[in-house]
Amino acid sequence: MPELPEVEFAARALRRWLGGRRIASADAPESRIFRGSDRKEFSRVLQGESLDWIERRGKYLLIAFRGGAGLLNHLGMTGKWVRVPPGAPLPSHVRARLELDSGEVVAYRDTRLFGRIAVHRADELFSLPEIRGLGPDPLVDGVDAARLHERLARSQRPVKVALMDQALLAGLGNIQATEALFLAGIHPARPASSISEKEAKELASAILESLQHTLKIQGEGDSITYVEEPRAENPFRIYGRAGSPCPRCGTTIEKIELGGRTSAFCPRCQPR
DNA sequence: ACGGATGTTCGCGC
DNA sequence: CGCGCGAACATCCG
Repeated sequence: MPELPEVEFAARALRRWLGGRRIASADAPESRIFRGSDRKEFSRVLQGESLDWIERRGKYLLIAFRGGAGLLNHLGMTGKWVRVPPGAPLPSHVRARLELDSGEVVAYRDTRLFGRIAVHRADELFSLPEIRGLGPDPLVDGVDAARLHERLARSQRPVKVALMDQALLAGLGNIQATEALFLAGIHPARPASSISEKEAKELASAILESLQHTLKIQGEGDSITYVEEPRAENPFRIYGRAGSPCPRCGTTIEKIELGGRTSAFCPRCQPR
């Protein structure tokens, strides 16, 4: 699920859920999400801990505890933090859980196991190669149009593939890149190097607009608390809407595959 | 019923 | 080095 907006919501939810609470116990079954780390260490260092701070950089969560331990967490494709009331049954595919002094359980679910949790020292989280390798975070650093243009100019890849490069800009995935290109009126298959300075400027605004739009529509309610949510309808403008009319001009939305991912675009609003 | 697609990332080979 | 592809995995849809 998670691109920048979902990860931002996970950060906010975890701040609320863990803030001012003590972790009575932590545990996790053996699973791939601890690759490069140790699930037993996870349980050991979190026992009795309380939250110090949580930050998001791109699609990564950095979680620091007062005792000095830290977690680096990536939600992969299907990772999600959920809160389970005291006594309520745990959902399926829980890969790590924190039992709070209140009896609530804060759990990390991840059906496809593409996510990751790694234990580090809190004071080294920002120095990890995963974080140092990220480009600017649109919400934290803003999107500098000139810098974006310069980076795009160096790449022969389709502009949509370049936008999903986390070293170029941190946090965009298939949905946000698709939506931003639509808003900017740029065809996703255009070579990144063909984007003009003016287009880069429009793209920079479109990226922020798309992220903020998504944050706004997904921000209502406490939907991250675990409940069986009814399948919501597609809230995006053109992502996943191939075959439907363009919301702006009515032309039928098309799709193409770029970098192994499906991209929807309006052939009229986003000409080659 | 089964093949194909799914919001991500990494590593390999050219 | 830049780029493309397949793999890691489970579920859902047509």
